[in-house]
Amino acid sequence: MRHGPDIAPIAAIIGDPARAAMLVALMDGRALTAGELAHEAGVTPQTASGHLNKMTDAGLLVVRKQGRHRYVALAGDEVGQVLEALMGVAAATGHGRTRTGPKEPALRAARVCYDHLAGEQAVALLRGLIDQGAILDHGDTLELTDMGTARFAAFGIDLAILRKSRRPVCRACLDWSERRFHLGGSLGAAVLTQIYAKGWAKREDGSRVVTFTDQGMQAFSDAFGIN
Amino acid sequence: MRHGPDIAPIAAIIGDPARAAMLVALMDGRALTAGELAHEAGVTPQTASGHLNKMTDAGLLVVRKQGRHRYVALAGDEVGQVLEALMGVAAATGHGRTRTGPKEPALRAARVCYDHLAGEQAVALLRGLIDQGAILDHGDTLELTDMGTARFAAFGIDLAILRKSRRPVCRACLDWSERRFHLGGSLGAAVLTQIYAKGWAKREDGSRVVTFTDQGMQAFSDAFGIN
DNA sequence: GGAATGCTTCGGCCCAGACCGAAACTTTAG
DNA sequence: CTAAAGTTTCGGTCTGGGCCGAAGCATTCC
Repeated sequence: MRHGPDIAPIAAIIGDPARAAMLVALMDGRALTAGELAHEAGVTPQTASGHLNKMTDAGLLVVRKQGRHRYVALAGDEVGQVLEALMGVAAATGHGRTRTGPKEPALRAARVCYDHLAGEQAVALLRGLIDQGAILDHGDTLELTDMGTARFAAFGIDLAILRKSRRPVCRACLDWSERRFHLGGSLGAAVLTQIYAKGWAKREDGSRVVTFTDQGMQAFSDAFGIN
Repeated sequence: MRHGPDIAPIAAIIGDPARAAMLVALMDGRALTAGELAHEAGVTPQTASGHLNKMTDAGLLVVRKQGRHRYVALAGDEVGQVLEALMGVAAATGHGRTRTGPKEPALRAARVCYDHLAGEQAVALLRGLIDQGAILDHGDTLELTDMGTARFAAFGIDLAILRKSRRPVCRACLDWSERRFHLGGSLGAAVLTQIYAKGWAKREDGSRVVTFTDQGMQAFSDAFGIN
C-alpha cells in the first residue's frame, strides 16, 4: 500500500458469493428490488439488506426508495466494467474448462451490458460504424464524426442532449465473450433504447439475452452497414 | 449465478489486504521473491507463502523457482488491467476525498503499468503515434501500419519477433490517473525496454515512478512526435 | 380501522480463514 | 561438513463476518 487507492475493501465486497450474485444480476442495467436480489442471491431478505447497505456505502450501488420498495442499481458503468473485467479473468483462469464466454448461443449473440448492447451484434455494430466513417477511434476515446452525428439524428438520437451529461458519449467497452470492443457510453445506451423503441428487439425476462425479430435484425443490419 | 464465470472467488482473493498489497507491489511488472512480498504486505514469510499459493492456484500469479528463491510475477496483463480498473473504482467511490490519481506528480507524469509505460508521457506517446499514422485505432484493437513497423524498426524493435508470441502486440490500456488510453501489449513493453536500454529514463527503486533524463525526454519527444 | 407486504434492526450462532510459532526441507556459502 | 538463508508445512488460536430467527417499522390494500 505504497500509493494509489486501496483496492482491497472494494474487492472484498465483490468477493462474497451472495453480493457477487446480486451485482451480476444488476449487470443488465435494470433496477431491482431488495427482495428480488435476495431471491437472486439465495439468501433471506434480512441478510440481503445488510449486503445492500455495505455495497451502497462502498459506492457500488445507488438506491431509490419508492413506496414500500427499495430499488437498487449499479452506481455507474465503471462498476459494470470492473465486473466484466473480473469475468474475463475468472473465465481465463477458471480451472481448466475454459469456456470463452456464455454458454447459451443466444447470450453470445446479443445481450445487455449494463445499459447498452453487447455480444456479436454489438461488436458488428461498432465495426460497421467505423467502416462507414461514422465513428473514428482516436486512441483515447471513440470520436463521433459529423457524418456520424447526422446518421444518429436520422436514427432518432439527438446528440446535443447526450453531450450535456457528464457521462462520456462514446466509450469502448470490452466484450468478455467476444474479446473485442463494442460501443458503450451514453450513445451506446441510446442506441439500445432506440432498438427497443423501434421494436427491433426485446429483452428476455429474467435474463440478459436480447432477441431480435427477423425484420428487426434486417433493419438493424441495414441501418449500420453490417456485412 | 445464472450464467457466466464466477467472479466471487477471484474477487475474494484480491479482497484480502495482504494479498492486495502483494498484487499492487507486483504491478510494476517485476518479479519479486516471496520474502520481499512478505515484507511488502507486512506479514511473516509463512503467512505470505500461503497467500502466494492461493494466488498461483487461482491463476493470478506465475512462479519461477530459481535457486533458493521463488520469484513471483503477475500472470498476465489481463490481471494488471483488473487491478487498474479496481483502483479506478476505489478512487472514484473512495469516501469523499476523490483524488483523480496518484498524489505524487512524478507518479502521474510517468510510471510503470505492469510492464509498459503509463501516465502523461504514455498517453502523449500513443497520441503522437496515432497522429503520425504509425498506429491506427480500428475499434477492436490498435493496428500497426507498415509505416509504424518501419518506424519501430528504426527505434530498435523487431516486430517480427513480437508477432510470434501469443500476446497481443498492440493493446489499448486504460490509464487510471489520466483516464485515457495508452499503449500496452508486447509493443508497449518493448518500447519501455528500449527507453531503458537507450538510457532515456530509469525506474526509481522501490517505486513505480519512471524518471526521464533531460536529453532522454527530448529524444523521446522527437522520436514519437509529441507536441 | 385491521391485515398483508416489503424491508430493516437486533441478537446470537458458527465457521472460514488469516495469522503466527515451531520445525522441517532445500539450496547456497564457507 | 557445518552454518545460514529462503521457503514451506503443520498445528493451533482467534477474530471477522455471513447467516438466520424474531421482532419492529413503514407503506399499501381492503
